[in-house]
Amino acid sequence: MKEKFYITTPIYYPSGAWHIGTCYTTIVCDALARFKRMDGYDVFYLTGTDEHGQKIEKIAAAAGEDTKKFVDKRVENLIKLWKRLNISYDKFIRTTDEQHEKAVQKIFTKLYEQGDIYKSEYEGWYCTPCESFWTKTQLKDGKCPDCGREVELTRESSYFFRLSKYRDKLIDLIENDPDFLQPKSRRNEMLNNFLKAGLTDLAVSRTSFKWGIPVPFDPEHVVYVWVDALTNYITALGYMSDDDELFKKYWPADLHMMGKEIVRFHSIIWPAMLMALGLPLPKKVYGHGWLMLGSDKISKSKGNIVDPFILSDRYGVDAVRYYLLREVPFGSDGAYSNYSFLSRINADLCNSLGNLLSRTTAMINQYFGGKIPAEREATEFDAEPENLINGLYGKVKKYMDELLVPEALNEIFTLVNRANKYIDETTPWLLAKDEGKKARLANVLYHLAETLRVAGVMLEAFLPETAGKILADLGTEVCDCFEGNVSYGKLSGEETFVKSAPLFPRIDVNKELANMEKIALEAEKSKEEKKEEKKEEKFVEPKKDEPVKAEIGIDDFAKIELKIGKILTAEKVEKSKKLLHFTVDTGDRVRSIVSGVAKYFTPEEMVGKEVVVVANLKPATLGGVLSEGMILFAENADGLATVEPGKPMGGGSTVS
RNA sequence: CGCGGGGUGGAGCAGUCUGGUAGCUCGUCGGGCUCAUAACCCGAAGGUCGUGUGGUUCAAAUCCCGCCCCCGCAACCA
Repeated sequence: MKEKFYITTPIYYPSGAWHIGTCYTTIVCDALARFKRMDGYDVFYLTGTDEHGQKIEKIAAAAGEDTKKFVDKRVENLIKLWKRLNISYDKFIRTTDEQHEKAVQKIFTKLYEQGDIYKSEYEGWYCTPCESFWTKTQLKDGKCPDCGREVELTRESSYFFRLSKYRDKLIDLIENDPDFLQPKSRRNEMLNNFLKAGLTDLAVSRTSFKWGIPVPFDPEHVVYVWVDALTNYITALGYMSDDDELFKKYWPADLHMMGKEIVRFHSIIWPAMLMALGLPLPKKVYGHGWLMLGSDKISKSKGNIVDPFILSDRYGVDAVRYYLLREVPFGSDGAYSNYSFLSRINADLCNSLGNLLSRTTAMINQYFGGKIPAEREATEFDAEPENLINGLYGKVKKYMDELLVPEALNEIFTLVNRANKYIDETTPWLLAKDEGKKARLANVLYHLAETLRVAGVMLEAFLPETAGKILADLGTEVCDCFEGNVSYGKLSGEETFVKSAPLFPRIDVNKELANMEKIALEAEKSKEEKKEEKKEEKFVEPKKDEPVKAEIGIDDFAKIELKIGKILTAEKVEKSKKLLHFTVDTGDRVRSIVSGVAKYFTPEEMVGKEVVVVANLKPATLGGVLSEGMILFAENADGLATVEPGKPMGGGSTVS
């Protein structure tokens, strides 16, 4: 009976375009899943999409599309991407799946009936883009503490999950089970920032939108993200359905993999829900680092390509997989750049691996017509490569078990590099010139072929396509397990070796960097053109990265007092990079106003301008300076511009 | 005193928890080789590990204290 291994990615929210960061977790999980399968485990690999919520509802409505059709389209695209990247998931769950929806309703009802969910009233500030409610004390300057955007005061009746009840058990779990939450830094974060500070009960239903699973016994309410999304890990296996065979077999999960920003939900809310349901807890929750792109603007101006489709079309799927698996230090953040991408591909995939295959198969063809003769004579250089081959599996396995993927790959390439050196030591081209040394030559080539074979088998989990090509060139094929395939001496000598096209063509890095910049610019342009077109067609096209604000009445607007203000003085706020301090004449008086625009304007160019000022904004202190109002600016991807009257109007003129 | 991360040869990083000859990849330079995708192999140069001529210690990149500087606070969020 095989041991089971259940691994999950988070389910992704289909509201935007998929980019290279979206692929990272999924590729890492894929490598782990494939590795475990070959290592003899019965693996179940789950990924999917989290499709409900107000944000989707609003974006779809603004785009004038049916909500379900809208998410269908995006999900289709994601599945295409996973196919392209050779993601070997066993199931793709969507929270709009009927089985999931039904199970969620049953779970909700069960928790309600046993008293873990109760009905009460909720008052809070809601941030639409973050889909988060905040209490008054959590707000930062009256805005969303996560994203800094405006929040709306909302009061609604809501169902609550008794999260507080599980606090002690959760602390116990995280403190005493070192495997549960990793890496360690996240454990401290959870304990200190959340658990020890105390937990409040969690609102788990909403009445403010409709795009969700209805609460079965109170259809005014829709199940909110926690119960809806987190439960995917069990509903995907058939929990609470007619057929729960998979659930019985695979739960609890062996590994929930995710980015560090959602560790909190998976290490606090999710286990608490499982405790309430009386289910076993996942064995490990792992929060990996992020792939950083630098600041958005910088990466654009450098022309960094982050579109996974473009990258894999141009350089091959395995180049993308390799780069992500190898370059991002697993526990912490990594930085993407076109340069590091191209260098990595060149150095490892072209020069070391591809070239070794190329020279090996070339020699076998040139010297022996494609087959290695059976008569082989050992050389004094054989021991080290053989030992490395035989030790490789153990080392790679150890790293993979610790989730150290870059280190695992590194071991494989150590073997490959050693083989390149072995060629220099044994000088096969000299052996070939001497009829009497053919047996030694055959032995050398056999060692090289064996190195490539074992490297190929070990690479299957990471670079499935490349591994297949390597093994095919060696006249053999991919295998589905490590056992019996990863020690020296498996090739029989009957194999026919093929000298085929380079695995990865070598890249002229400087030339290619220029090309990439061009591609990035064009992609950017065509995106903007598309936006333009849509604007004309639809009239209202929500800006992709802005929240779509709710409609307001004229009286709401009338609450805002806008005036023209003449800027009298402007200076930088000391100790702040972003803030400028203005004095502005708004007719009634001269105000002190602070704006975060130092990046875009010099103080000198602002003096004398007439600008639009929100005059009745509650005063605030920014950077230690009093700010009595707000100056309006127009903003797009290129930066900010002042909003000025068409002709001089004088400070104090009203705007309506 | 907002929160968080960081300052180690030209670049990117490891080493810091558990003090004890400063390591890896890329780049540069020199050499070798010609089977190979101008690839491969060998060698060299280059760092007083941000700073205080700070504290602890026989010994500090590593522990303690002060100061300086950089980066992110975010793309729909992996």
